[in-house]
Amino acid sequence: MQSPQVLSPVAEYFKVLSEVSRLTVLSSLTSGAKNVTEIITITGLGQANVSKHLKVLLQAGIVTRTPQGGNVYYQIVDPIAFELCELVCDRLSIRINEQAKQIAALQSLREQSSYSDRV
Amino acid sequence: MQSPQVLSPVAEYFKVLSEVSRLTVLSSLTSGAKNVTEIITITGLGQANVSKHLKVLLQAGIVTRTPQGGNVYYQIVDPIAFELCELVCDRLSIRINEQAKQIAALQSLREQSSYSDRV
DNA sequence: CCATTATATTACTTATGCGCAATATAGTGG
DNA sequence: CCACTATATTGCGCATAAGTAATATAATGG
Repeated sequence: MQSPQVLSPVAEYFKVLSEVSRLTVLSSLTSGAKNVTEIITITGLGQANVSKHLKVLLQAGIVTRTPQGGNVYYQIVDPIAFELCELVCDRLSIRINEQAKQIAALQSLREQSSYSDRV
Repeated sequence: MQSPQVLSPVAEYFKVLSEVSRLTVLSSLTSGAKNVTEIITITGLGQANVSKHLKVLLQAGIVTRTPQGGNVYYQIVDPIAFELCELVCDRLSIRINEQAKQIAALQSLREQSSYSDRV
């Protein structure tokens, strides 16, 4: 078994990616570097909120911070974050499809039985 | 940008993996199926606590639950969870190595300057 | 059926973190 | 230097979740 010393930073990294707003901020950066005002506009989140999330992403080493004049540009630097999201997305969509199939199968069963009930 | 509707389940999945105790429970299952008592012994966590974490992992579709007599066995069923952990582990170890190099570089610089100070 | 062991659930305390409002700080143009 | 815009920080209320003790439920052996 892995020791908590090893698992703790892993858990921390996942925690960074476990908030919808933070993923939204991250998602707004997929098309390239943006300054804070742009991020606020795109995401519709509050200014202080966005600033906080960017700080967390920065400290996790997922984005870089580049002041340019009065603006500050943020950019995704850690591609693993997106690989992770895509992996999870794929897995979740597969699971949702399987659940949909199962529901469909159940419903066809129910229709069959009600049909036999009628006959 | 991805909509919150898409990002929400992704964030939820990451949240499941964002707790050290839960990762510890998961890690105790890498060597194969275990019952709750075994998991408690291996991890050293409290009984109610382990039970809760297993429920979360079960609902996330990461483990399966198999009652056998009076015992209940849990087993990892979603390999993606470990791929994710390994990805993060790799990335984190790389980053830690880089930081170690930077610190070493800084220290050698400092030693150089103090050397030149002395001369 | 009862005692015992295994597992799950509940109630509670506590800690963590989000979101917001207010405030502080930095940079720019006039 | 001042007003203005952009960004960061702080303090607070609120929700969520972890851990624990106590209790409930399930299965087994006697």
